[in-house]
Amino acid sequence: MPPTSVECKFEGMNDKSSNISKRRRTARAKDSADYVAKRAEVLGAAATLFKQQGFHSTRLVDVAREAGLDRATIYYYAGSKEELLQDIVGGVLDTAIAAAEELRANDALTGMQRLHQIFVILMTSYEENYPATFVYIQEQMQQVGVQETEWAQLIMKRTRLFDRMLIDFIKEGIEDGDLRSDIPPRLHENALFGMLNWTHRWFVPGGSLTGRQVAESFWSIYTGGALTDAGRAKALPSPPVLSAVTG
Amino acid sequence: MPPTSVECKFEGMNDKSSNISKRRRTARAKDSADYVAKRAEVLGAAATLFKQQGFHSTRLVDVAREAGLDRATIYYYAGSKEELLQDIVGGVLDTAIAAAEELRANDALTGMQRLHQIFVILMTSYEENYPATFVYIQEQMQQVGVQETEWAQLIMKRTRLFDRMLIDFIKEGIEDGDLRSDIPPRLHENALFGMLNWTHRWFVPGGSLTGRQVAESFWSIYTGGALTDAGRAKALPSPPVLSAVTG
DNA sequence: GAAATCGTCAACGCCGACGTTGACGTTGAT
DNA sequence: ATCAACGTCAACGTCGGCGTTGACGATTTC
Repeated sequence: MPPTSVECKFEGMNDKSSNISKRRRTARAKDSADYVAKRAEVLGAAATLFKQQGFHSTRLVDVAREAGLDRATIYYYAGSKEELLQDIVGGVLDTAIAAAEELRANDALTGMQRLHQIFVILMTSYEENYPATFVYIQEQMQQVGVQETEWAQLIMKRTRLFDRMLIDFIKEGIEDGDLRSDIPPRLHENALFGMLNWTHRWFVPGGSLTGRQVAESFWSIYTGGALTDAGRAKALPSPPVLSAVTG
Repeated sequence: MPPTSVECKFEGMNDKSSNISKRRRTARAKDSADYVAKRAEVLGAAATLFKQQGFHSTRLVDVAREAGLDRATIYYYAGSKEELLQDIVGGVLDTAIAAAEELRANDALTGMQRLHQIFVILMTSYEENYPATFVYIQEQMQQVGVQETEWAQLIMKRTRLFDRMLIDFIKEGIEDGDLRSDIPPRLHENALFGMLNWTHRWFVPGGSLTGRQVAESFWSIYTGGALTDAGRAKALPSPPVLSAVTG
């Protein structure tokens, strides 16, 4: 209420409706197919631009143009720029966590199988939910700046939870004797998921490679290495790099 | 000049000095040790915050507080927020390119050796120039948003140049029979340098690992894989993932 | 010891972006 | 035909951050 609205002129006399927030809420309440569809369009436009230009650099007027609307109309579908972001990346984490939890609960799987599964699932989900997930990765939710808000706190907490599950898979792999123990779990994680997350800088769905192909290629590099047999024969016996550090 | 300055009242009568730009320029001209030192402090403060919060989320008033100055004083050392960014990340790329060019010029080296060298050099340089280089990585210079400016264009061009050199090293490795040819050069690059660049999200100098240790660990994973001999024995003979794609 | 210069900062103007208002056609139900 | 709800948008108020001004001690210079 910019002009402070004088608190009310004659009590309840000024419920002339209007007020975009109310109209949005009522529209959202009876979620008609049209409304949800159009809302999804707006979210899609926002996601595309957030991905291209970053959240802070993106102006709502750009989102409006991308969606073929006036900027004011955006507010019929979303309450604020922040809400757009939250709705875009919301659920992304939850899906990932749910997948990891399912894998963890499956007793038939080894740590390596769980790790492989979650790796491929993540990459294909990046592809399917493009560009939403990449916005999540790009916008460093765990960092200061967006932070402060209760929502950001939750995201950070969930991120740490997911992180811990990945580390556990890796530790299993090490304990099973499958993964090298001369490399700390954190480094395993950051190597493997670094490759994966960096895809937000170059991967475009519909290109020459599918998400699954990328994931399997990376996995095969991570597990078996990028060298050929000939290349491996040439290489010196790699020295124990981390002799001084035992994770 | 916000009040358009009336173009000049009585021609040259109003050179009462003042004008922070002029004072900055003269100060910079005679670069005293004090001035450069203090300027470096300001740049350092800015770099720290840009790294923590991102360029757009960082307010100059925060930079001022971090440097123990008033916001206005910033302008005695830098002309704008953009200039801070440019001075922070400027040279980062040039250093990397110079290193790569030197390696390329050295005829005694194989593609693999060049790749290994540049990989380690980059990581140690990330560490030494912390947090400047990480700001460069974080701020997606090649993307729209910061773009438009001539400076951004140059950065993009130089980035592509560097990129091409890396790809060439990798192609050499493949042609020499050292690197697997069933994986396209782009994927080799994105896997290896994805691991590397992702360090901007977690690596902190002075922690339990040096940059060199991280680099060598990642290199050993990239080349030899993360599996133990036992783990490798267990694994099925990995199917040719990219049978349909020959780069 | 006067004058210029240095580093600093309170205060200001300005602009761009956000979120809101209030009203305008349009559509569908009665 | 009427009326309400719907989707839309021109226009506005507000706020926050950037860049500038002009002046004030402190330090150097002559």
